[in-house]
Amino acid sequence: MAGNKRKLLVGEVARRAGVNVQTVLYYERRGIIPQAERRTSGYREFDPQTVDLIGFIQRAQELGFTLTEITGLLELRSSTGAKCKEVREKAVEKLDLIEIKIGRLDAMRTVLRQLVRSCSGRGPVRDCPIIEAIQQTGKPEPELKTSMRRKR
Amino acid sequence: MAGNKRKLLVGEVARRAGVNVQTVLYYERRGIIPQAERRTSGYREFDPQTVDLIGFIQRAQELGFTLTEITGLLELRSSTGAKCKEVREKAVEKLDLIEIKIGRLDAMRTVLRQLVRSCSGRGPVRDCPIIEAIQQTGKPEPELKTSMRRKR
DNA sequence: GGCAACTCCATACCATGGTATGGAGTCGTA
DNA sequence: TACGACTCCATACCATGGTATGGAGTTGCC
Repeated sequence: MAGNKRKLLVGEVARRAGVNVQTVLYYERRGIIPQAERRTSGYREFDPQTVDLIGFIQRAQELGFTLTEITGLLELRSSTGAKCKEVREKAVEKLDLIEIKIGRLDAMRTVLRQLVRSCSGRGPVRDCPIIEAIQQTGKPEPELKTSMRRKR
Repeated sequence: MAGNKRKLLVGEVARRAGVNVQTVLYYERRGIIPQAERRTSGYREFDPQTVDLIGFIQRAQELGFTLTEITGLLELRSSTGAKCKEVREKAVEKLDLIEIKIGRLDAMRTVLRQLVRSCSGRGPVRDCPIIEAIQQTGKPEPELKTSMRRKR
């Protein structure tokens, strides 16, 4: 009833995922999507769920995760059983990251909602302190800060 | 009681914001922070809130906003009165973006929490479908998709 | 069995968001 | 007034995440 979908060539994967061929190859090279099987000719055969994987990658990027971080997120997915402890630790770590991001976005949302409300007709908008509202959400956060900046 | 803080030279701004001097100058050049006043010597004099502004920029970047988008967010802040309608529209637009991001992060969080819970001792982790859980949060979203990718 | 469309791989190039270099001028304090 | 620390500006360079180019081989369909 499931599991026997046909394999896809790189062009088809790219087309379905809405990215271009080179991007798919780039992801494969980076190891962020699994290595495709090969025909004897060398042609790659991806399995169809690669398309969804690429969709996930794109959305995660929009949320400010780097490809390296996304790789980490994806590794959590299939590592099972034995390494349970490690997986758990990694997951907790990612979870913290996500909580922080949500917190900050939520603060932005609050401010923007106020702005929208105050703008909606009655009275002039006074100075709208987006920045001040966001400030308190991000002080002691070396974790996140460094996660996005490389150090050499 | 407030309002008469002294101006800061670029190095001091950089030090306080935890970025380097070139970055501050880069932001000024890009127009993401306001142009500093100048001494007759040419030395820049920033006002102290620039430091907070840079903090905001950094946090917004971690949330996946580009500098261009951040500029847009910041423009909402001080445009008052007359242009109320436009400001409102922009704000609503940004708000939608933020809602989408929150939704997606929330989906990730849910999955990760499950993972953490199931990992915590009892039973083996089965395959953890991060991707599937995230999929539904991002289908018809050309807005977000294009907002992060350039087209030429 | 020929042709368009696709794939291979290597290499080069691109945009964003910085970061470094370096020669020349400025500042403040001893 | 001399010194170190800072600033100026221009220009070059860097990492990430792609994108493009191009010559050579593969596929599938008429």
